[in-house]
Order: sequence, then structure tokens, then C-alpha cells
Amino acid sequence: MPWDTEATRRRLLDAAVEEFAEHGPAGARVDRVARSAGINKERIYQYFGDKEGLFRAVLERELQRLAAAVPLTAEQAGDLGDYAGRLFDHHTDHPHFLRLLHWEGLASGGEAVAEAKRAALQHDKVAAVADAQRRGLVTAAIGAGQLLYGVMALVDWWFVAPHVVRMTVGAEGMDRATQRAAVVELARRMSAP
Amino acid sequence: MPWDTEATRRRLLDAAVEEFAEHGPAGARVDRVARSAGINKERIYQYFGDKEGLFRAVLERELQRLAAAVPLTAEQAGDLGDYAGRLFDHHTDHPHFLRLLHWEGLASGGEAVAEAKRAALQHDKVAAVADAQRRGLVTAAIGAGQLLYGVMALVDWWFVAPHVVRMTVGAEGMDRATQRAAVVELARRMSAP
DNA sequence: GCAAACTCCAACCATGCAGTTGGAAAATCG
DNA sequence: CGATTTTCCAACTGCATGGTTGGAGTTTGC
Repeated sequence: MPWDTEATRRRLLDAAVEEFAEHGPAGARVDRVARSAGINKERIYQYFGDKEGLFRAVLERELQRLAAAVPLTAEQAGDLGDYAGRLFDHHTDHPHFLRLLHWEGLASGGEAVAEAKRAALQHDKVAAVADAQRRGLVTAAIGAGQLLYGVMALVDWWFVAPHVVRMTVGAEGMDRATQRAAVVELARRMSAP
Repeated sequence: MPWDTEATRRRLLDAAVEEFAEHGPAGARVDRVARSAGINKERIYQYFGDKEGLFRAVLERELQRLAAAVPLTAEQAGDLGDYAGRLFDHHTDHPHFLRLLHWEGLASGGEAVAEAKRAALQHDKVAAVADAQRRGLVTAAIGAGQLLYGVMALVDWWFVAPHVVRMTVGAEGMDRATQRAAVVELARRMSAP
């Protein structure tokens, strides 16, 4: 039977996403990742260097997926409510990502994973919003960066602070459809010209 | 020299706030808390039971401080932009709290610290917003709970995902005054009738 | 077909860390 | 003052965990 190193890698990453999303960089256990992937622990160190390297690899893969799944072109920037909805949907389908992102934000003090690349990507989105502002589709009362910030904040918080949400809107307000509608509406109102 | 157990307790809590805010429940080191407080580690276990107990004590104290510092009465709920600004100011002055809150959200799966008490407090705020809606000061197009959610999300994200913010608005957009103005404006637009 | 290079694993190691213990100094109570 | 209780601490323990090693099986290049 031939080696399938790519599959080994992927299985490790799949297990690692779960583990890191659940427990964060500090709480994650390398042994658990290996066991859950059915691969020997030593492979992790061979492929990814150390625990932090594994975390970076995991996060980069998820970042790539998000960027591919939820674009924001100049056309699309005209309706930020729609963008908020699409973002919300992606996070609903891939609940790991936002947790990873916020573990990263809380844990890492210095430079972010793939900072330059991500900054460039964000910059493009801000430019798209600025374009929509110029065309009068979106309010120009606030900076484009700040508007984009607002949309991200509105979408993300459900996933990042679910316990506060629960205490605020109650169990009945935790329904995904209701949340989605609220986010879209809030984003629209925020960005209306 | 007489004992001052209250001071011991307080010094431990002060050191623990720093430690937990910086490293989170999993990354925090009990030894470090004790050393930084200049108190023996064993005291922590005597006073707070275990590491988790210490975390709970820390969080409860900060929650109390926030509740006292940034109220939301029915009168005040008429201007959610103002509330957002006050909230922003408190978090700027006490940067530990939001980090603790989000470590809690990410780490703990089950019940939140002092859940019942906090839920009641949030409920009061939601009621205040609902009242403002009835008086026509705030939009009724969205539920009161969802509106409050929006304000919290807008305010908190600066502190919780600073790395993403940095990549989005650039170093020049990280200025506190600019951020505050943006939050207030966004909250106003969101909640305008 | 054989040697070098690569994949994989079980067992091992060192250390960092949450939690404990035994006892000394200080306060309290009679 | 003496007995008892409480505060405090240095030193210890046991274990979980990140990271390593030596070697056996597998593929590839010549």
C-alpha cells in the first residue's frame, strides 16, 4: 500500500481544527489531535514543527476557505446587509473559524498569522466599500473601514459571545433564522445612505 | 503586625485579573498570580478553592464594577449612541474586563458565571430599550434584545479582535477617539427610529 | 536488486504545573 | 498566660503534556 502523506496531513489538520476551536491554543492537547486523527503524534512535529505551527496551519487553511466562500466585490459592497447575511451563513456552516479567529486575537500579542496577506485582503474589501460610498449606495457619514468593522462585529458576536447573547435575548432568541434576520437588518440600517 | 486577610484577598484578585485577562483560564499560571501578588500560592486554594474558582471570583468582581459604572435606565435607553459611548469609555479604562468575558465565552461550554444574576440584569436593560421603543425614541423595526446585542457587538469588537481591526482599518484607524466616534455613530444609525 | 530516503510508530524523557502538606508565627479566647 | 484557632509559607508530589528518539517498514532512484 503506497504512502498517502497528503491524506495524513489533511486528517491531522481536520482533527486539529476541532481541537483548537474547542480548547484554544493553550488548552489544545497535541496527543488528543493525534489520537483523534488516528495518526502518531510524532507526525505533527515532523509536518508542522510544533503546536503553534499546527495552529498556524489550521488557521491559514480556514482563512483561505472563508476568503474563497464569501467575497466582497465592488458590486456586492452596495448591499452590506446581503454581505452580512452571506457572512453569517458561512459562519453557521463552519462554526470553527470564528472561534479560531478569536482565540488568535486573545492569545497572540504580536503579529497575526499571515498578517500581510490578510491585511491586503481586508484592504480590498475596504476599497470595495469606499467605491460603493462614492456611488451613493452606502452612507458616506462614516469611514469605509469603520463600516466594514461594523458589519463584521455584528455578524461575529453571536458566535463569539454566545453566553452573553443567551443572557440578553433568552433561549428563544437563539434561533439562527432570527439572528440572521437581525444581523441583516442591523447592517442595512447602519449602512443606509 | 496584625493580619489583613482582606488585603491578601484583594491583592490576589488584582494579580489574577491581569493574569487571566492576558492568558485566559487555560493559559493562566497559578504560581505566577501568587508570585505577582507577593502571596503564597496555597492562599489561593484556601480562599478560592481552585483555579476555576479564582477565575469566577475575578469575573464576578469585574461584572459588578461594570454594572455599577455603566447603567442603562429607561431614560438613557432613548439614546443608544450615548450608551455605546459610555460603554466604550468604560472598556477603554478597564481593558481587562472584555478579555475576561470573551475568554469565558470561548472556554466555558456550559453555564456562565453568575448566570441568573447576569441574565436578570440584561433583562432589565432589554426592558429599558423596549420602553424607549414604545416611546418612539428608538426604532421598533427590530427586537429590543437584538438592538442591545448590536450595541454590545459594535463596542466590544475593537477590544476583542484588535488584530482583525488593525488589518482592516490600518494603524491610523486604531486611534481611540476615532473608534469611539465610529461606534457612537454606528449605534445611532442602527437604532434611529 | 540494493542503498538511500522517507513514512510511520511505540516508548521514552524532561519539565511545568495544579494542587497538598506540615509546621511556624500570629491572633483569639478562656 | 496557656490552649486553640487562624494565617501564612517553603517544600513537596504526582501527573499530564510538549517534544524526542531509535528503529522497523516502504518507496524510489539507479
